[in-house]
Amino acid sequence: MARLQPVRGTHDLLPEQARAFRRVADAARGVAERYGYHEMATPIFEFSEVFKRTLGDTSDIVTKEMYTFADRSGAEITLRPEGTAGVARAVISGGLAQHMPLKYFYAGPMFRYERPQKGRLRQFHQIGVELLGVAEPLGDIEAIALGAATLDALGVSGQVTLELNTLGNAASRAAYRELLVDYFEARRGELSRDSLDRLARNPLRILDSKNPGDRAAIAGAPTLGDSLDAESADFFASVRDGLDRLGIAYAVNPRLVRGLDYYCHTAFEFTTDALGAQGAVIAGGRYDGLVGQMGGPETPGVGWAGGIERLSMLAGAPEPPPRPIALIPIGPRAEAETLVLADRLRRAGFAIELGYRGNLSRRLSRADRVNARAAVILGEDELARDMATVRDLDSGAQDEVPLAALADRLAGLS
RNA sequence: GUGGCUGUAGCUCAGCCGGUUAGAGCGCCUGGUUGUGGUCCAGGAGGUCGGGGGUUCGAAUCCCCUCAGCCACCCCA
Repeated sequence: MARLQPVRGTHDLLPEQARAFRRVADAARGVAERYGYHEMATPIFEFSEVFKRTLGDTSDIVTKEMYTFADRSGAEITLRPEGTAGVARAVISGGLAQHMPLKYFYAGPMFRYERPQKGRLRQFHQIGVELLGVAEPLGDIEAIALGAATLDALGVSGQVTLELNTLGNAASRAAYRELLVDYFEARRGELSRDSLDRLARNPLRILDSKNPGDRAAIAGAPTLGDSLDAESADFFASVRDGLDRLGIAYAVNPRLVRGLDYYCHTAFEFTTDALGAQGAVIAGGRYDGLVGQMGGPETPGVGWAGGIERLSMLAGAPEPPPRPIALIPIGPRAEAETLVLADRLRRAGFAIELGYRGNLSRRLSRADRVNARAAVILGEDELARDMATVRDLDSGAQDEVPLAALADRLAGLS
């Protein structure tokens, strides 16, 4: 046990948790398809360049969280830390941009070298959607509505609130960034070490700081809203209007920001306070500059990603698996018959458990443990008459049924 | 990456200021029932006390290192 442990921050998905994950992914996929988003998958590793270019050289993910290695050809490879970069790369390398708008759903593992915590792992799983080629606010509204509908489908809406903000267009952002840097430069002495670092790399992030000392300085900082030009303000108003029409509640949070240059206009997060410090369960925004920055055609985009672990923690226990029927032979001749009968019933759609070994008592006990709905007992006596004993494991009642009628009888069990 | 808490059987935990063969409940296995489960009764298996080193006559218990989990920061899903 000393050495045989999983790599830090990774977990085995045992059946119950696998089921919980599948429920989240299935629910999200189902909702996404009703919105016209179809599943696609990109490789879980890419050339490191793909992530460096999309995430930026200064982002935390690129500077300290990527799982990067050289493969046998010497190529620098990175396990994907998020999903959007791979999709954007696929759009470019596959020439998909000719078929705009593109609407994709994806689900799968992501990798980040972080310090593990509840709801934060080194291998974790995300669902996500990307809408490419739609520059209108309608795209933002649809993406957010899709997120809200996904949370509804999982029954967790009550535990989650939507926070919304705008970063404005490129001109507005650049103007604001300048104001902000001037403001904080004048107050360097009041800022925490972390925030001084952010001032150099990613000044908008300071607004997000939880450091109490920073808060005072932040309180007096210029707000992005004041720097928005008419186009940016109109865009945001349209998004909010759409959400209002859909009855999707939100709180505008002026401190909700994104660090990278290609993000613009809408930024949003569905957050919960039920998961400790890991509050975001779905987060996304508009990234009009991303595909262009990667070397593709200028392509507007909006999307979000949701954490499957986090969502499944909120959603609680998954549906139990379907209850099987236990087939229990008595004696070697019956054993051989049972093999064939099991195969026939399985092909007919029944979930069948075989006891594998032991006497009747032992096999019934095992049937009970796997939560079997009924046991079909095949003894020499019954077989001689082409009959089987069907025992209802809930009521304990049992009777003999002709083999020919067995499937119908089992289908009749609730 | 920084700081704090924790680590005893498959699971949940007890084991006081170091003292002889490390315990409980649940679970698991066997038998009571060579053709009847879930209840009950009896019995049993299972632990290098996360790992390594040190202090000591003696360490699950004290010290150091290390690994892992949890919490906060950071970051985000």
